Amino acid sequence: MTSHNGGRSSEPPPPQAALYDDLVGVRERAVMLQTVLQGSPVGDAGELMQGMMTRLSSAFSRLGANGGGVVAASGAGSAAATASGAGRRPGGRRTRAGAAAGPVRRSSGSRRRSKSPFIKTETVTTPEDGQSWRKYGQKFIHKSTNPRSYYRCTHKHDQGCKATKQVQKSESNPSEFVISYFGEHTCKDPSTLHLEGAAAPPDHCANLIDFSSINNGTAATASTSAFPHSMLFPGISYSSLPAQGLPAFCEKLTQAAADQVAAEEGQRMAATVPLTVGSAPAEYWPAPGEVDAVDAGISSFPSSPSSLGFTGSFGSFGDDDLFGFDS
DNA sequence: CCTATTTGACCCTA
DNA sequence: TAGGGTCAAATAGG
Repeated sequence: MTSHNGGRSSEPPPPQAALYDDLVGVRERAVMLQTVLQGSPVGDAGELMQGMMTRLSSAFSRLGANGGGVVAASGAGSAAATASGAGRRPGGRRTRAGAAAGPVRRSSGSRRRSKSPFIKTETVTTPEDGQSWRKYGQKFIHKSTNPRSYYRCTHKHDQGCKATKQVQKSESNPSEFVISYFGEHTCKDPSTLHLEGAAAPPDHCANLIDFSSINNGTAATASTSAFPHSMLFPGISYSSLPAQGLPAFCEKLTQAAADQVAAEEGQRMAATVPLTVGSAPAEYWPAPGEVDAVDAGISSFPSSPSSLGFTGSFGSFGDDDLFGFDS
């Protein structure tokens, strides 16, 4: 892949970006501290760190475009699990073509990650998370005994998905992995959500509720097995959507989310849940004026029902901006 | 042949 | 300039 970033940016970073960078720094130190505290006899340390991380994630979400995104809770999956290089035998090349005769400089292309928004960091026992990742690099980080592996979404090139993650073995507990997620999945991965009997969702739709099967007179059944816990709202019947219409559905979804937050007793769900509804019959599309009434934070609507649909995501479930949406 | 991984080079940011 | 993130050639394996 050839980069065409046009070199480093000469414009000063906006204040929000600076704030974001500061938060990134805080988060990184918190992660290190979390690692240090692992195995500590101080029982509250873990909870304190968890609280810190959650608040940090919330702050990122509040930053909107710079920090908003989706949090996917970990689950069983089939992602590559070669955080320390296990698996294939070393394959690497000898020398880069042209390196011996002189470095082949690409025209000021940026090789550095273009600051994908931080999503979250979690410590798990397995690097697998059910998503489709492809490893693109591994490095030993300064003073770290374990290498850090870099993964990008498998659909980066075919769908332009910018999601990446970094996996590193815990310093204090080698049986655990510290995973940092950057960028939200914008790809349509069948493992994310599939609808039985439904037409294929739009390419740029990550989590889709497809109404096409409703049009055909068959019930839409959403497989939510791959959904993380934070994205499931008990009591929501997806198959009842046609009877409710979208505004009613959004209200119900909002209420269900509120109930879930209440059930978790103030635990800040640093998650932002992207919601995309596509292919809905025209009669179920809310009029622009209905957006506020729904109050589910739908951030954008299509010009016509035939286009993708409206998209939005639940922002941080904090004190003041409950269910605020960001695009 | 195709896809995934390895790994040194490249290059940006602090 | 050091550290770290990404690229892409080389390679392994299905």
